[in-house]
Amino acid sequence: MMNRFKPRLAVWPVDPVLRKLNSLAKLSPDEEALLRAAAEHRERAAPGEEIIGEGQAAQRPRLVVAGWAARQRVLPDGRRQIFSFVLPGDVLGFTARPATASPWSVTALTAFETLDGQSVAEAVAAGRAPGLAVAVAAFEAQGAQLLLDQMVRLGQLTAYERVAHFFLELQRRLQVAGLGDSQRFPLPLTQEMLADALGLSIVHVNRTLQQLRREGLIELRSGVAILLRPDMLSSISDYDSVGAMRLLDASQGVKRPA
Amino acid sequence: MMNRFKPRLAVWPVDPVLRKLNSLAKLSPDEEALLRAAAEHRERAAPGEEIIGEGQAAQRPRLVVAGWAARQRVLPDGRRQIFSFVLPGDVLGFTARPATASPWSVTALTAFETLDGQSVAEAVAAGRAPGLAVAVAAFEAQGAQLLLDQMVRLGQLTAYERVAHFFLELQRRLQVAGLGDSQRFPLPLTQEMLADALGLSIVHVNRTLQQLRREGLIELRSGVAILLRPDMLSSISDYDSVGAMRLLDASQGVKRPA
DNA sequence: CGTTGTGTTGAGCCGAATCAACCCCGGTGG
DNA sequence: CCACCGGGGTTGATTCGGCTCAACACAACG
Repeated sequence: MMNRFKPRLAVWPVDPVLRKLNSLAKLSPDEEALLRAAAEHRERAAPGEEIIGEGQAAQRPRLVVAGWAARQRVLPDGRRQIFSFVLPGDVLGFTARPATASPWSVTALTAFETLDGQSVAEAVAAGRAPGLAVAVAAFEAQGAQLLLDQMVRLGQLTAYERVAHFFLELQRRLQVAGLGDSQRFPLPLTQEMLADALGLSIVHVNRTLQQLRREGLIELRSGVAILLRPDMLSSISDYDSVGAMRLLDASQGVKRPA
Repeated sequence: MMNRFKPRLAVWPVDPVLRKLNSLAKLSPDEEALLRAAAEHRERAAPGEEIIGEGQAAQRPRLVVAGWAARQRVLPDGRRQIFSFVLPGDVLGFTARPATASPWSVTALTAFETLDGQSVAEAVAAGRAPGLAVAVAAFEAQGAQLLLDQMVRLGQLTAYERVAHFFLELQRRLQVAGLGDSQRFPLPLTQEMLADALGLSIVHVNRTLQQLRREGLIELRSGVAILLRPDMLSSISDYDSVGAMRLLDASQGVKRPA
């Protein structure tokens, strides 16, 4: 509400990260400044570029400021499972152990942009940024929850329910990062990517989306998704009853009353 | 090799934990003694009993010494997804943050027995048990890998592949804990539990098992599974090519050369 | 003994995959 | 300017993996 109408200074690039982390724990002015300072070293990746390889040791920590990426695994015969999407506002490589091998590869799906998070990670490790430490820990916990939700989608939900559930999750995650509102959000995914995430064929994703549109529940136009009836989607997929929803809403709870 | 032939004193109850953790990092005699000392306070749970509730705060740390449990989530309409199985040798509740809510419930599937891990956890936290600290961390990493494998099973593998892949995983996990050998292992699961874990109907699990038996790949008798052709199962499910296999084998690698 | 839980089997159906076109659109280059 | 792509989306026809429903066998147990 406050600054959506005034993208004045071309907006700070760190904005999504700032919003996201602030929704997880109150950050001090110092901590916010620390994040803003990170805006120095940018790094870009092109669509299809592998940002972190599977089995590779932990990378330098990063703050995602623009673009989407996928955490995924590709089978020898070409099938691929996308475990989760990396969105603006997310952080990468902040979990301590530097020696551990990544259990998945992270691949850019669109033009992708990150900031160096080294200084931030050091401040957190040194105990100089307690708010950030809490936020990062909460972020990790939320990520774990989202993975379990994804598992429930794959194992128990029908195609129709899966898409509904997934769209609600995206809407909420993106809104927290300051992208999109309670109904509308950017969706730069092809149907193939959706298929690989939801464990469905491209054709069937297409037909399921059509059904949702036909029924007036969603609208898709040029990279933007609109949830016309979030309530319906929610009841279709039982979204509010289980899983990471609680965390995402708790996040908003922290943010809103301010 | 050393003590398998001499289950002399009715075997230490901590044995599975000892083996499992030792496979992840070399434990010092002190550390092993610490684990053995934990054998004091036992705790039992009956089948169906909920050991940790979803959303509940972290529990007292425990060492699992006997029985199976499931990490799961139940949907409002009764569908349930089992994320993973808790086996003897596993540890529960060792991850630091005491305030975090559990993202799943843990429910005993069989008679289930744990030891109090409080003293162990404290020693680890205080830095007095570096070997254990490494082992526990590795255990967590492996658990995360197993979750991703499960996700790939649900999202990409056929029923036939899922069962083959899953059986191989169980065989390896149990062997590390000293239960079963390279072909044979205890399998106290009903077909319903298998179905809920693998995202299949009971009937179809039944038929898939029959197919595997008919083809001479497995044998199931009174709570014991026998993998007659592990090699075939492996090629069916592409098991060795991806995922937690590497970790499980690495584990055995650490243990064997000793 | 009935009862209950687990496994097994058959029949039929349906959700989703596959195969195969075809359209549209934004390049790109002649 | 147009012809030619290639990627993404859409559609129909068909197949098939897996589900549902329903019955039955069997063992464990009170």
